[in-house]
Amino acid sequence: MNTPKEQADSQRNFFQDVHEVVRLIPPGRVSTYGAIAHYLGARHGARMVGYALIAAVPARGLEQVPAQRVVNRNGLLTGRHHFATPTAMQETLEAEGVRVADDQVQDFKKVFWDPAQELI
DNA sequence: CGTTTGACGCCGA
DNA sequence: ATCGGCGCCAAAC
Repeated sequence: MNTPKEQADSQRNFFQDVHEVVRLIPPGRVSTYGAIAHYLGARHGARMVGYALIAAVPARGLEQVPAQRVVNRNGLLTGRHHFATPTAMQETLEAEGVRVADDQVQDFKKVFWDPAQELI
C-alpha cells in the first residue's frame, strides 16, 4: 500500500472526508478547522482542512459544502474573503441563525459543533 | 528542485 | 490576558 497512486488517493480521500464532515454540520451550528482535523486524526495540520475547503468551494456560490459553517478556533470568519462575496459567509451564517458580529461568531461556544463529540 | 504562502493551532514569554 | 514565533502538509511559482 505504498504505491504512488494509493498515496495520491489517500490525499484525495482527505479532501473528500473534510467535505463530508463539513456537510454533516447541522444548520445553525459551526465547527472549527482544528476540530475537524482532530476528528480525522489530527495528522493533518488544521491548515490542510482549510486548504481542502478551498477545493470544496469553487467560489461560484455552490453551497454543496457549507464551508461558511467552518471557522477558526477563535470563532472568527477567517475565510470570508474566499467566498463569492466578503459578506456571503456572514450573511449565510446569520441566515441560518448564527449570530455574527465583526466577523466573529457570537455564542461560539453554544453553536460550536464538534464531530468527534456530536457525530461520535 | 528549492522557496514561499496558506480558510490554523499551540506553546512560551 | 496579550503578542510573537514555530510547526504540519500540500500546492503553487
